[in-house]
Amino acid sequence: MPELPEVEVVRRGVEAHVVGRRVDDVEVYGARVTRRYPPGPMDLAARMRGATVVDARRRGKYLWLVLPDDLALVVHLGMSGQLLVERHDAMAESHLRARFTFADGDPELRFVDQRTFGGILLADVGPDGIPLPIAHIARDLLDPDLDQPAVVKRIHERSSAVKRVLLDQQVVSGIGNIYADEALWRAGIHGERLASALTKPSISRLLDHTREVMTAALEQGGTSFDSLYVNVNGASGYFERSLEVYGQQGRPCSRCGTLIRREAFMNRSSFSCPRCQPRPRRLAR
DNA sequence: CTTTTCTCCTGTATGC
DNA sequence: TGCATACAGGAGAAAA
Repeated sequence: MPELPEVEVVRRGVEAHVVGRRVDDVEVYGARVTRRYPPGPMDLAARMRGATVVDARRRGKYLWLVLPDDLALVVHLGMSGQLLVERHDAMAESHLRARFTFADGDPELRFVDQRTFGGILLADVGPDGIPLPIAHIARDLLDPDLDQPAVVKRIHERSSAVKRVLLDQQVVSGIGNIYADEALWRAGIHGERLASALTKPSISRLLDHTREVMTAALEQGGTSFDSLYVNVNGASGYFERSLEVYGQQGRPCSRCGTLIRREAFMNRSSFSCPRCQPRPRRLAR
């Protein structure tokens, strides 16, 4: 599942293969992929024709292509979205949702999404450089302008499970289920501990661990695109072998040997070490 | 206002 | 073998 490191790998691929090129046409397949863009696919295509891609940017799990006139094509990969750079005559994927062709010919850019939890939309960019529809998304842990003490304070003020807060993109963005579990294991904190019951230094260390695990994943995922394929399989690809807890139930913890457990949380799964990350006595949900 | 639950989607794995 | 069910989970709407 694409979280910050995977989306950053995609952004770099788009930056390398698409920035500086002029859009020739856009074809959208099905209505769902543009559901967050009420004017619809015809309008989106019309506004993009002839526009030169100026930049490829990212915040959290969102990425966007900067277009002239303070316009941006915002892309979210959702659960299963991919941006692929391919020859025009390459066979259409069964879940091809949008195709962007360029005035200089091959390659083209495709948005492919099996479950269509992801989507694309056009939006104006605000004075801060962020597309208006995602202005509510908080800075992520790789953002040099992130005010970490302020984030620590916000987390400390929340009366909810700390993992739930980590996953809240309006507090700090880019963290999904995989890296939340990995970071909590590194920090030795059970995700159901009450955020407000943690000390501020321990919350700050947890954020440091999160940043470190994402950086490590990015370094491994960053090697996997070199041709025309913009990889979004970081979670199931190179970094998978480095996962300490996510999906590792029944295997020994690399620190203490206790078997990793799997628990239900927020209608999902959480993975942790029973010894390194003891459950709190009073549950925070 | 804050916090939690529900919903969207489809390929894959599992159970009877 | 076949059918039903569970599961993966990001994000926003809706509910509490």
